[in-house]
Amino acid sequence: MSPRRSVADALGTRSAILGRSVAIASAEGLEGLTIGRLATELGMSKSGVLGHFGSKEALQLAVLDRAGEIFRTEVWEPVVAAAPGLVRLRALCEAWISYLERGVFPGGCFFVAAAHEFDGRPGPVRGAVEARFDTWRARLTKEAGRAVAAGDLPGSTDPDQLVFELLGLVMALNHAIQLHRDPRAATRARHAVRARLET
Amino acid sequence: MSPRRSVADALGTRSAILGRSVAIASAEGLEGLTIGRLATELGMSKSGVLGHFGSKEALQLAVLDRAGEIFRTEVWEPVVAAAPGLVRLRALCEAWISYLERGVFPGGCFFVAAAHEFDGRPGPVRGAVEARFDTWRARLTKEAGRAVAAGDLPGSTDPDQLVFELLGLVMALNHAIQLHRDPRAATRARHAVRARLET
DNA sequence: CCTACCGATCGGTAGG
DNA sequence: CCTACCGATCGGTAGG
Repeated sequence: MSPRRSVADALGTRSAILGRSVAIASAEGLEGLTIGRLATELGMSKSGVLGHFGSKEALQLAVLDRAGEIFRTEVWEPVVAAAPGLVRLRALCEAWISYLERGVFPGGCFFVAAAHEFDGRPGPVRGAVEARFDTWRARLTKEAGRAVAAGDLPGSTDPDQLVFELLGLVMALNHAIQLHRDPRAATRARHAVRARLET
Repeated sequence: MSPRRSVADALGTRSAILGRSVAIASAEGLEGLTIGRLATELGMSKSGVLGHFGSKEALQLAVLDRAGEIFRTEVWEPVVAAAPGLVRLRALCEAWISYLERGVFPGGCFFVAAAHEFDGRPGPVRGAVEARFDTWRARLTKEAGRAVAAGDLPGSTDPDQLVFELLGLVMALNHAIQLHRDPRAATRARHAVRARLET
């Protein structure tokens, strides 16, 4: 029972801070996430919270990383076993829709929300959000390209165009769930994805 | 030169406040719009600003109304002359895309941004945003239904499904412009709309 | 429309 | 990890 906290304790505290932060930021945004509120909800002092990150911006970047791990676990990992190309592209879309339908983040897609919050504010947070979208789009585009090369999608298909349209469908789904609480939206999204990806 | 401000003066001041408010809120959100900043930029006192609306929430609702007038002028009015049905639906989509391409609001679509900012915060502002989307979708759905009835779209077309997909394309465009500054996005959106609305 | 003010909260720091 | 504190800013009010 040393009065000093161990490295493991410190990592546990840091992880607990990030867990609460993701929940708060999902519902109220990365700016609505305040040090004081975090400290109160975690039973800590403000300086105790801030000491793990150094600044609010560094906390926001760490929260984006944590949210990215969750996205990877929920949407990417379940799909790596699927065959590259059209099969995997369809599986990715289904995992993506399911992630929104199940409400993995209570405020909807964490990154779509962050993109809207920060697209007009230059800085590291905006850059990190944009980089995550670039990475995600590149993964989808790669699978679309493989599907075209394999003859599973028409040879005239532009992978970038296709991914643009798929992203739109998912954004429409996110919007319908979060603003309108429309229970038919997931069915609509699946229907549209199926139509767009049929051979 | 009466020391008392006339009703016309007061309305002019109110209009000036709303003009600045729309510009600020478009870039930084309806919460980023603060009374103090507004007062500084307009060379007024905070209480002078607040006196026109009574509360920040009432100001936010008035700003949504003003933004709605701009949307109507830019997207709806240019199109009322078009023939009802498929012709008008296509014209609406083109006006909608053009509104984003021209950057009518510097922060992209005012209502998509407001939807993301308020979808997790119950209250009158959230309600006003949702009502605006309901109205806009109803207009699009009506034209889609007319197009189906006239035989200009396949009889199997579900107008609600179609409008869901069109909204997604516009949201993907908004996202590509605001986050990625992608100059090809408007072309992609037009291409997808054309493909979806061809007979 | 103004000045002057309220309590609350913000991110962050000093010092331990 | 804490207490105690900083200057700035928030929405809003009193009183004129």
